[in-house]
Amino acid sequence: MTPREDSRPTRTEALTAPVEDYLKAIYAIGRGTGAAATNEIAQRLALAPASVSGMVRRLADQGLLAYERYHGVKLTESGRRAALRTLRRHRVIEAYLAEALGYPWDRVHEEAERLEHAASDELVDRMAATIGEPEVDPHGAPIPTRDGAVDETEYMALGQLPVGASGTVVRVADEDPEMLRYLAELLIVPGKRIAVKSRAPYDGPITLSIGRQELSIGQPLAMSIMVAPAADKAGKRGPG
Amino acid sequence: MTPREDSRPTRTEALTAPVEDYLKAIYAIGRGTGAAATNEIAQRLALAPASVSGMVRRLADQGLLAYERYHGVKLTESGRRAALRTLRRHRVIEAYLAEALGYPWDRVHEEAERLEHAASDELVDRMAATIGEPEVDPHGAPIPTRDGAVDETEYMALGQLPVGASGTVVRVADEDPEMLRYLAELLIVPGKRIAVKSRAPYDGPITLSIGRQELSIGQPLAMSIMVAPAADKAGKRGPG
DNA sequence: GCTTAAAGTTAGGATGTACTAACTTATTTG
DNA sequence: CAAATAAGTTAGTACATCCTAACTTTAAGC
Repeated sequence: MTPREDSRPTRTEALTAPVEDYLKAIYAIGRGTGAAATNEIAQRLALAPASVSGMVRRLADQGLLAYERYHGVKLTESGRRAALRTLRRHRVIEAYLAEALGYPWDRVHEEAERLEHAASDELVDRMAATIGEPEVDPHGAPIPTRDGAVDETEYMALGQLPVGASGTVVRVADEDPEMLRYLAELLIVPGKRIAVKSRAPYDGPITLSIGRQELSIGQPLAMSIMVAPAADKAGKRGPG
Repeated sequence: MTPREDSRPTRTEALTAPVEDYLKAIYAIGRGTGAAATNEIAQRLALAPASVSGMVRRLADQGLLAYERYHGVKLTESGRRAALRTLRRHRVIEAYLAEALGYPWDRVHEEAERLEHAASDELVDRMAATIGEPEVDPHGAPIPTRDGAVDETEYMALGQLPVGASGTVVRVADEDPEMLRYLAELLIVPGKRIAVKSRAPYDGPITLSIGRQELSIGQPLAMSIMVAPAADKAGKRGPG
């Protein structure tokens, strides 16, 4: 082992790609505050739980997370900062690929998954500046600032919106290219106003209105679409 | 040169970053044809020779290079292709960083060293297209095409140019940021016309004229500057 | 509160890449 | 051509990350 005798707050000595992936996963599971279970981490990273046990101990030794055997894991302040640094890289890169290089939104995620571990902070900052300091990535996920501040508002899934309610799409799940292509086809993208017209029972299809169109989607897909519910009730609809 | 004999992907399982670095180094040493010695590879990659022996055997097993114990190493066709793929990535990325993101030319190399292992071919192609399919990187190094064709012309070092001769700077060494900043200050950049006015003996300073200016530089620096000699009065090069 | 299922851990091993130390082969030179 | 030197290799080790199999702890249901 190479214990860190130095008590200084970890002089950012470039984490490895797997470590950054663990931290991102733990952050995503606990959204900054909660704890993450070994099995959840394993599932999210497609690893065996035993591998997670081992890695989690090493990360705890490095001060990146608090760990008690059999009781899951929680990011320390330093781990949280590292996670947000990676998240910022990922999302700025996604936004840049889409904006500056014409990448289709269903493929930015995969490319960013690799680049986020290789790009320097300077590169990421230049990318962000070049496209006008975006606040969200192409799927609507908020981009942490350089100082590690990030909007952690929890939105409601479209699948949870009651019949008659309406809202604005703020974010969609970013990992499944096929799904993203389908959503784009339906014009379900961040910023769009959506109203729930009806729901079939037993998690059946949900009928929506978007602009002047009506369409219906399944419950699983509806759970991948996050919306900001409108304050008023249904009935109002603006142009577009 | 190097006609594509086979355009099928032959999708080799994505090489690791160290493997790509070995192939690049071996290519650079042998410039495609020659053989590379274990110690040279080790020095270039800042590794112990023993580590190179081990890796080189594995690369030979993978068919990336031809290896005979105690007699150095040579890229196979497949290894050469892989090396040029990495080189293309590296140089396109350098050109893109400089052109599209305003990176200063002394820092593109380091950033590209990491990104070259993470960027997909598609990303690299998009970058190249966006900046107009450049043929050289910011230091003048030729960019291999998608099919693995590359200009392998060997130029002469400015330090070898006889007094009275002149030429055009085609390329400078790309690894040392401080040196690059100094060269930029002196306006010694690709495309510039330079004439050798005089040389002090014992590898002493070389006096040059660039445009209307005269200046002198040391022999080591002059060896890092590659020039295309002008066809005029140039005599024959000396021995060596 | 006991039994069992779920969750989590340890043990032991594989792979890729690096190291140092000790040895072998190749090359140079007197 | 033999001794000295340079170059290269093997042996043994380390470390990060992953795995499977077997074990332990916690949580859940009666």
